[in-house]
Amino acid sequence: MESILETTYSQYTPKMNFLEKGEISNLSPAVLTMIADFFKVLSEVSRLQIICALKNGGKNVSQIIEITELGQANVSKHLKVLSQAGIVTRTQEGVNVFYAIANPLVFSLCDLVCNSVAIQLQQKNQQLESIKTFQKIF
Amino acid sequence: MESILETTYSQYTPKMNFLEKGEISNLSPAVLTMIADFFKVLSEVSRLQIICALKNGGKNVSQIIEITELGQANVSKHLKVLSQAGIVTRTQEGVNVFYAIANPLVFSLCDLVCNSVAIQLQQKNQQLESIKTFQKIF
DNA sequence: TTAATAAATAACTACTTAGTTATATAGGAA
DNA sequence: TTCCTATATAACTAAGTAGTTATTTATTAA
Repeated sequence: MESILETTYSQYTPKMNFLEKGEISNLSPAVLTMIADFFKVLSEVSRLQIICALKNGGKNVSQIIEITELGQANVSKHLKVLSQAGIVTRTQEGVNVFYAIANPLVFSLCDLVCNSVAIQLQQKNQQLESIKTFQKIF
Repeated sequence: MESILETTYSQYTPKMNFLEKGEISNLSPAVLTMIADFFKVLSEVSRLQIICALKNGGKNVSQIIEITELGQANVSKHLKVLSQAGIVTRTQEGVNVFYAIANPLVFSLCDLVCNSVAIQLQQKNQQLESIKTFQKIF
Protein backbone atom coordinates (compact mmCIF):
# COMPACT_ATOMS: atom_id res chain seq x y z
CA MET A 1 0.00 0.00 0.00
CA GLU A 2 1.23 3.44 -0.88
CA SER A 3 1.80 5.83 1.99
CA ILE A 4 -0.68 8.67 2.25
CA LEU A 5 2.13 11.16 2.62
CA GLU A 6 3.94 9.76 -0.36
CA THR A 7 0.77 10.09 -2.37
CA THR A 8 0.19 13.65 -1.33
CA TYR A 9 3.79 14.78 -1.70
CA SER A 10 4.78 12.51 -4.56
CA GLN A 11 6.53 15.38 -6.30
CA TYR A 12 9.21 15.22 -3.62
CA THR A 13 12.13 12.90 -4.33
CA PRO A 14 13.39 10.55 -3.10
CA LYS A 15 10.06 8.93 -2.37
CA MET A 16 9.68 7.35 1.03
CA ASN A 17 7.22 5.22 2.93
CA PHE A 18 8.13 6.55 6.33
CA LEU A 19 4.74 5.53 7.67
CA GLU A 20 5.78 1.90 7.33
CA LYS A 21 9.46 2.44 8.06
CA GLY A 22 9.07 5.06 10.79
CA GLU A 23 11.92 7.06 9.31
CA ILE A 24 12.30 10.67 10.35
CA SER A 25 15.29 11.34 8.11
CA ASN A 26 14.81 12.37 4.49
CA LEU A 27 11.39 13.83 5.17
CA SER A 28 10.24 16.48 2.74
CA PRO A 29 10.21 20.08 4.00
CA ALA A 30 6.41 19.98 3.66
CA VAL A 31 6.12 17.05 6.05
CA LEU A 32 8.61 18.58 8.46
CA THR A 33 6.53 21.76 8.41
CA MET A 34 3.43 19.80 9.33
CA ILE A 35 5.24 18.11 12.22
CA ALA A 36 6.67 21.44 13.38
CA ASP A 37 3.24 23.06 13.23
CA PHE A 38 1.77 20.27 15.32
CA PHE A 39 4.46 20.72 17.97
CA LYS A 40 3.89 24.47 17.85
CA VAL A 41 0.27 23.97 18.85
CA LEU A 42 1.46 22.10 21.94
CA SER A 43 4.14 24.66 22.77
CA GLU A 44 1.91 27.12 24.63
CA VAL A 45 1.08 26.81 28.31
CA SER A 46 -2.46 28.09 27.83
CA ARG A 47 -3.23 25.43 25.25
CA LEU A 48 -1.75 22.72 27.46
CA GLN A 49 -3.98 24.01 30.26
CA ILE A 50 -7.01 23.65 27.99
CA ILE A 51 -5.93 20.13 27.02
CA CYS A 52 -5.56 19.31 30.72
CA ALA A 53 -9.03 20.69 31.37
CA LEU A 54 -10.42 18.26 28.79
CA LYS A 55 -8.56 15.26 30.22
CA ASN A 56 -11.60 13.85 31.99
CA GLY A 57 -14.21 14.48 29.31
CA GLY A 58 -15.51 17.20 27.00
CA LYS A 59 -16.43 20.65 28.32
CA ASN A 60 -18.14 23.71 26.93
CA VAL A 61 -16.29 26.98 26.51
CA SER A 62 -17.63 28.54 29.70
CA GLN A 63 -16.42 25.59 31.72
CA ILE A 64 -12.99 25.74 30.09
CA ILE A 65 -12.77 29.45 30.87
CA GLU A 66 -13.65 28.78 34.49
CA ILE A 67 -11.13 25.95 34.89
CA THR A 68 -8.23 27.64 33.13
CA GLU A 69 -8.99 31.18 34.33
CA LEU A 70 -8.05 32.49 30.89
CA GLY A 71 -9.85 35.32 29.07
CA GLN A 72 -12.87 34.43 26.96
CA ALA A 73 -11.51 35.70 23.65
CA ASN A 74 -8.18 34.11 24.39
CA VAL A 75 -9.74 30.70 25.08
CA SER A 76 -11.81 30.99 21.93
CA LYS A 77 -8.71 31.64 19.85
CA HIS A 78 -6.78 28.78 21.40
CA LEU A 79 -9.71 26.41 20.86
CA LYS A 80 -9.73 27.36 17.21
CA VAL A 81 -6.03 26.54 16.94
CA LEU A 82 -6.49 23.21 18.73
CA SER A 83 -9.49 22.42 16.58
CA GLN A 84 -7.73 23.18 13.31
CA ALA A 85 -4.82 21.00 14.40
CA GLY A 86 -7.25 18.12 14.90
CA ILE A 87 -6.43 17.90 18.60
CA VAL A 88 -9.96 18.71 19.80
CA THR A 89 -13.40 18.22 18.32
CA ARG A 90 -16.08 20.91 18.28
CA THR A 91 -19.77 20.12 18.89
CA GLN A 92 -22.43 22.79 19.00
CA GLU A 93 -25.40 22.06 21.25
CA GLY A 94 -27.81 24.94 21.20
CA VAL A 95 -26.08 28.01 22.53
CA ASN A 96 -23.23 25.98 24.01
CA VAL A 97 -20.22 24.64 22.18
CA PHE A 98 -18.54 21.54 23.53
CA TYR A 99 -14.92 20.71 22.93
CA ALA A 100 -13.32 17.33 23.55
CA ILE A 101 -9.98 15.64 22.95
CA ALA A 102 -10.05 14.18 19.44
CA ASN A 103 -6.99 12.02 19.81
CA PRO A 104 -5.57 10.78 23.15
CA LEU A 105 -2.20 10.80 21.43
CA VAL A 106 -1.58 14.23 22.94
CA PHE A 107 -1.52 12.71 26.40
CA SER A 108 1.07 10.16 25.30
CA LEU A 109 3.15 12.98 23.85
CA CYS A 110 2.89 15.07 27.01
CA ASP A 111 3.73 12.09 29.21
CA LEU A 112 6.81 11.29 27.16
CA VAL A 113 8.03 14.89 27.34
CA CYS A 114 7.11 15.07 30.99
CA ASN A 115 9.26 12.06 31.80
CA SER A 116 12.12 13.41 29.73
CA VAL A 117 11.97 16.75 31.52
CA ALA A 118 11.74 14.99 34.86
CA ILE A 119 14.86 12.94 34.16
CA GLN A 120 16.75 16.09 33.24
CA LEU A 121 15.62 17.79 36.44
CA GLN A 122 16.71 14.75 38.39
CA GLN A 123 20.17 14.90 36.83
CA LYS A 124 20.48 18.60 37.61
CA ASN A 125 19.33 17.90 41.14
CA GLN A 126 22.04 15.27 41.55
CA GLN A 127 24.65 17.74 40.30
CA LEU A 128 23.38 20.21 42.86
CA GLU A 129 23.67 17.59 45.59
CA SER A 130 27.23 16.84 44.48
CA ILE A 131 28.12 20.51 44.82
CA LYS A 132 26.56 20.63 48.27
CA THR A 133 28.56 17.59 49.36
CA PHE A 134 31.67 19.17 47.91
CA GLN A 135 31.06 22.35 49.91
CA LYS A 136 30.53 20.33 53.07
CA ILE A 137 33.96 18.75 52.81
CA PHE A 138 35.81 22.09 52.76
CA MET B 1 10.10 7.50 46.53
CA GLU B 2 9.22 11.12 46.13
CA SER B 3 8.89 12.40 42.57
CA ILE B 4 11.65 14.71 41.38
CA LEU B 5 9.09 17.21 40.12
CA GLU B 6 7.21 17.09 43.37
CA THR B 7 10.43 17.77 45.23
CA THR B 8 11.39 20.67 43.02
CA TYR B 9 7.94 22.27 42.94
CA SER B 10 6.76 21.22 46.37
CA GLN B 11 5.33 24.67 47.00
CA TYR B 12 2.60 23.89 44.48
CA THR B 13 -0.50 22.22 45.88
CA PRO B 14 -2.01 19.74 45.48
CA LYS B 15 1.12 17.62 45.32
CA MET B 16 1.27 14.99 42.62
CA ASN B 17 3.42 12.05 41.68
CA PHE B 18 2.66 12.24 37.99
CA LEU B 19 5.85 10.39 37.17
CA GLU B 20 4.36 7.26 38.68
CA LYS B 21 0.77 7.99 37.73
CA GLY B 22 1.40 9.52 34.32
CA GLU B 23 -1.22 12.21 34.97
CA ILE B 24 -1.21 15.30 32.79
CA SER B 25 -4.06 17.00 34.62
CA ASN B 26 -3.40 19.12 37.70
CA LEU B 27 0.16 19.84 36.64
CA SER B 28 1.65 22.99 38.07
CA PRO B 29 2.11 25.96 35.70
CA ALA B 30 5.85 25.50 36.15
CA VAL B 31 5.75 21.93 34.85
CA LEU B 32 3.41 22.89 32.01
CA THR B 33 5.87 25.62 31.08
CA MET B 34 8.68 23.10 30.90
CA ILE B 35 6.62 20.80 28.70
CA ALA B 36 5.59 23.71 26.48
CA ASP B 37 9.19 24.85 26.17
CA PHE B 38 10.26 21.38 25.13
CA PHE B 39 7.59 21.27 22.42
CA LYS B 40 8.63 24.77 21.33
CA VAL B 41 12.13 23.52 20.62
CA LEU B 42 10.66 20.91 18.28
CA SER B 43 8.31 23.38 16.61
CA GLU B 44 10.77 24.79 14.09
CA VAL B 45 11.48 23.19 10.73
CA SER B 46 15.16 24.12 10.84
CA ARG B 47 15.65 22.38 14.17
CA LEU B 48 13.79 19.30 12.93
CA GLN B 49 16.11 19.31 9.93
CA ILE B 50 19.11 19.34 12.23
CA ILE B 51 17.62 16.49 14.27
CA CYS B 52 17.08 14.55 11.04
CA ALA B 53 20.68 15.21 10.06
CA LEU B 54 21.81 13.61 13.31
CA LYS B 55 19.58 10.56 12.90
CA ASN B 56 22.36 8.29 11.74
CA GLY B 57 25.09 9.42 14.11
CA GLY B 58 26.74 12.56 15.43
CA LYS B 59 28.06 15.26 13.11
CA ASN B 60 30.17 18.37 13.44
CA VAL B 61 28.74 21.82 12.75
CA SER B 62 30.18 22.06 9.25
CA GLN B 63 28.57 18.77 8.27
CA ILE B 64 25.25 19.88 9.70
CA ILE B 65 25.47 23.13 7.74
CA GLU B 66 26.19 21.20 4.57
CA ILE B 67 23.34 18.73 5.04
CA THR B 68 20.70 21.24 6.10
CA GLU B 69 21.86 24.08 3.83
CA LEU B 70 21.18 26.54 6.64
CA GLY B 71 23.37 29.55 7.49
CA GLN B 72 26.31 29.03 9.85
CA ALA B 73 25.17 31.47 12.53
CA ASN B 74 21.66 30.16 12.27
CA VAL B 75 22.76 26.55 12.77
CA SER B 76 24.93 27.59 15.68
CA LYS B 77 21.97 29.26 17.37
CA HIS B 78 19.67 26.30 16.79
CA LEU B 79 22.28 23.90 18.14
CA LYS B 80 22.51 25.99 21.28
CA VAL B 81 18.74 25.77 21.74
CA LEU B 82 18.74 22.01 21.12
CA SER B 83 21.68 21.59 23.48
CA GLN B 84 20.08 23.58 26.29
CA ALA B 85 16.91 21.54 25.90
CA GLY B 86 18.94 18.39 26.41
CA ILE B 87 18.04 17.08 22.98
CA VAL B 88 21.60 17.01 21.66
CA THR B 89 24.99 16.61 23.28
CA ARG B 90 28.00 18.79 22.49
CA THR B 91 31.53 17.41 22.23
CA GLN B 92 34.50 19.52 21.29
CA GLU B 93 37.29 17.73 19.43
CA GLY B 94 40.04 20.15 18.59
CA VAL B 95 38.69 22.80 16.29
CA ASN B 96 35.57 20.80 15.52
CA VAL B 97 32.46 20.52 17.66
CA PHE B 98 30.37 17.40 17.35
CA TYR B 99 26.69 17.27 18.13
CA ALA B 100 24.68 14.06 18.62
CA ILE B 101 21.18 13.10 19.68
CA ALA B 102 21.16 12.88 23.47
CA ASN B 103 17.84 11.10 23.75
CA PRO B 104 16.22 9.02 20.99
CA LEU B 105 12.89 10.02 22.53
CA VAL B 106 12.67 12.82 19.99
CA PHE B 107 12.35 10.28 17.21
CA SER B 108 9.48 8.57 19.02
CA LEU B 109 7.79 11.93 19.41
CA CYS B 110 8.26 12.83 15.76
CA ASP B 111 7.01 9.42 14.65
CA LEU B 112 3.89 9.72 16.77
CA VAL B 113 3.13 13.18 15.40
CA CYS B 114 3.99 12.04 11.92
CA ASN B 115 1.47 9.23 12.11
CA SER B 116 -1.16 11.52 13.55
CA VAL B 117 -0.63 14.04 10.76
CA ALA B 118 -0.70 11.24 8.19
CA ILE B 119 -4.03 9.97 9.49
CA GLN B 120 -5.50 13.45 9.27
CA LEU B 121 -4.24 13.82 5.72
CA GLN B 122 -5.73 10.46 4.88
CA GLN B 123 -9.11 11.55 6.23
CA LYS B 124 -8.98 14.79 4.23
CA ASN B 125 -7.98 12.79 1.18
CA GLN B 126 -11.00 10.54 1.62
CA GLN B 127 -13.27 13.57 1.91
CA LEU B 128 -11.75 14.88 -1.31
CA GLU B 129 -12.41 11.54 -3.00
CA SER B 130 -16.01 11.66 -1.79
CA ILE B 131 -16.45 15.06 -3.36
CA LYS B 132 -14.94 13.81 -6.62
CA THR B 133 -17.30 10.83 -6.66
CA PHE B 134 -20.17 13.16 -5.88
CA GLN B 135 -19.22 15.37 -8.80
CA LYS B 136 -18.97 12.36 -11.12
CA ILE B 137 -22.57 11.36 -10.40
CA PHE B 138 -24.03 14.70 -11.53
C1' DT C 1 53.93 34.80 15.29
C1' DT C 2 50.90 34.69 11.48
C1' DA C 3 47.41 32.74 8.73
C1' DA C 4 43.48 29.86 8.08
C1' DT C 5 39.58 27.53 9.49
C1' DA C 6 35.61 26.27 12.77
C1' DA C 7 32.27 27.73 15.72
C1' DA C 8 30.01 31.15 18.69
C1' DT C 9 28.17 35.60 19.55
C1' DA C 10 26.31 40.44 18.89
C1' DA C 11 23.30 43.43 16.72
C1' DC C 12 19.72 44.03 13.82
C1' DT C 13 15.32 43.36 10.96
C1' DA C 14 11.11 41.24 9.87
C1' DC C 15 7.61 38.34 11.14
C1' DT C 16 4.61 35.84 14.17
C1' DT C 17 1.56 35.49 17.93
C1' DA C 18 -0.44 35.64 22.87
C1' DG C 19 -3.38 38.42 25.29
C1' DT C 20 -6.71 42.29 25.60
C1' DT C 21 -10.71 45.25 24.46
C1' DA C 22 -14.50 45.98 21.89
C1' DT C 23 -17.77 44.31 18.82
C1' DA C 24 -20.44 40.89 16.22
C1' DT C 25 -23.08 36.74 15.71
C1' DA C 26 -26.37 33.47 17.06
C1' DG C 27 -29.40 30.57 19.91
C1' DG C 28 -33.01 30.47 23.47
C1' DA C 29 -36.35 32.73 26.61
C1' DA C 30 -39.75 36.23 27.68
C1' DT D 1 -39.95 41.26 18.42
C1' DT D 2 -36.63 42.21 22.38
C1' DC D 3 -33.44 40.71 25.77
C1' DC D 4 -29.93 37.73 27.58
C1' DT D 5 -26.31 34.65 27.33
C1' DA D 6 -22.60 31.99 24.88
C1' DT D 7 -19.20 32.06 21.58
C1' DA D 8 -16.55 34.03 17.81
C1' DT D 9 -14.11 37.65 15.57
C1' DA D 10 -11.62 42.11 14.60
C1' DA D 11 -8.20 45.24 15.74
C1' DC D 12 -4.48 46.30 18.38
C1' DT D 13 -0.18 46.08 21.41
C1' DA D 14 3.71 43.91 23.28
C1' DA D 15 6.88 40.31 23.37
C1' DG D 16 9.49 36.70 21.35
C1' DT D 17 12.32 34.77 17.75
C1' DA D 18 14.21 33.09 13.09
C1' DG D 19 17.42 34.51 9.92
C1' DT D 20 21.19 37.58 8.37
C1' DT D 21 25.60 40.18 8.53
C1' DA D 22 29.51 41.28 10.86
C1' DT D 23 32.56 40.28 14.41
C1' DT D 24 34.86 37.49 17.90
C1' DT D 25 36.93 33.50 19.91
C1' DA D 26 39.64 29.52 19.68
C1' DT D 27 42.28 25.83 17.60
C1' DT D 28 45.57 24.08 14.32
C1' DA D 29 49.10 24.56 10.71
C1' DA D 30 52.76 26.99 8.48
